[in-house]
Amino acid sequence: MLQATSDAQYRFHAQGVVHRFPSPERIKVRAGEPVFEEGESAEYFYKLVSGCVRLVKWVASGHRQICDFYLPGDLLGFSNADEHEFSAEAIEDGVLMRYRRRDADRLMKADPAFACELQTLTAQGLSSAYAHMVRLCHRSARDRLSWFLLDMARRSGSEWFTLPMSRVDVADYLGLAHETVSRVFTQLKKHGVIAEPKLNHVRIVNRGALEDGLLAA
Amino acid sequence: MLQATSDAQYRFHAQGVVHRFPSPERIKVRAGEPVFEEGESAEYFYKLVSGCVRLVKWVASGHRQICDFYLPGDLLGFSNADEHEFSAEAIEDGVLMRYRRRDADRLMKADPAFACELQTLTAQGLSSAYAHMVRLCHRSARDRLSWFLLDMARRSGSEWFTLPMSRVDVADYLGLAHETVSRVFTQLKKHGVIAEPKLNHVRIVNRGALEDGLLAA
DNA sequence: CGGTCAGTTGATGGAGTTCAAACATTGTGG
DNA sequence: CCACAATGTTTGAACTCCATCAACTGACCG
Repeated sequence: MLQATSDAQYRFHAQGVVHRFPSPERIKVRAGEPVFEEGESAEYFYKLVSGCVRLVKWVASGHRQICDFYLPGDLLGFSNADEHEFSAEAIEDGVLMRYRRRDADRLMKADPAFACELQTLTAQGLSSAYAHMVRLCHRSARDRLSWFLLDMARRSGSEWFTLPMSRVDVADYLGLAHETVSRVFTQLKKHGVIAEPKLNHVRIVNRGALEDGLLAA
Repeated sequence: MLQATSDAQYRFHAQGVVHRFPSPERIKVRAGEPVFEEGESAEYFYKLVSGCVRLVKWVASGHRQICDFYLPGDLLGFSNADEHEFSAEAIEDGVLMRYRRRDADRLMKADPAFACELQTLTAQGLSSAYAHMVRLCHRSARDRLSWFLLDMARRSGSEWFTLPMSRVDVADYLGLAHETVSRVFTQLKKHGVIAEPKLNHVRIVNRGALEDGLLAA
């Protein structure tokens, strides 16, 4: 079965879809290296096995927008355009499985059910993207970070989790300055909303406080 | 052929797709009335014949986010979820064709090529949504309005066009206060970038000035 | 021990929100 | 036809949140 594992991008799990493809390759990436880059031919798509990857768009004036983070199990780079419109960069060392786009095309034509599932998945990604759009508008820095922490907890399936990405990455994802992210972190810790005994090792202490003002997220 | 007519949402034209469906119904809506509402069963989808429709999400604290505007020819309400996740409201009196979702499902299963096209369309919508996300972050009020005006010109196919929506609608679309939108409008008129002889009748005078700083949109 | 890089904290300024009031436009009913 | 209300637009003034600039800390590494 196809399965969406996050509300921030289209993804699916290995079972049921990806394993049907012939001859996937196992790829290693080092932290900071690109998986694919904007403008590159979209010949391949990938499933993340381990590590963490960010989906990046550079904007004029040198600003960087991170459109999504991928965790193990997530699918990335599946595009219908000929070229990738975003870059994907490894945040930590990681491993990916690499599949050929045209194998998916063939399967879609041969197997309508598969095509339907892929369509469903992409449509879910679309409404998730809208959801993130809504979140970035008219929400305070604290609300944005609250949502982010709750989402990371949900994705990792625990109130304890490790953030693989830096404060700067979080900032570029939420549309904030990294100083602001840092400030909100300290504020949340001071108020006993979260704990961070070791850097980037986060525990949600007062979930209710994070959920305040997020009714419509 | 399926065809995307805007970069802000997935759409397609009548020729080639929608006309294949059996027995569409012709629906009239009055200004301000909903076409469908959040939470409603997504039994139908629609093609706008005349008028203008906004796609709306309400957020806590009473704020409203407009995710997209639809113009004649655009498709709306095509969702893979069982329920609509957004509301669609008529801005002006208008006419829509209404189609049954399950007819599309049947066609997708029967005709893989159609499924592929629909998938392509949705994937385009996804990257457009990401693009809008990027636009809403780290861009000044003036840049956002500039982009909006250029997009409206592109969609209407002319440097002269009528805005069917109010300043408030534009503000909720761009993530700004309506006063700010109003201020930027006057600023653009003062500087001779646009002309607005009658309210909401806009002419782009200095396209270059609008395009400045939009390199990465 | 210097050097680099990520994170924190402080001070300052500015773009945009918010509150408020005037103005314009449209529609309604007497 | 006018008076009046309702709605949308413009403009002003004060404030606020966040970006920016800058300095400092701590960790890691040669």
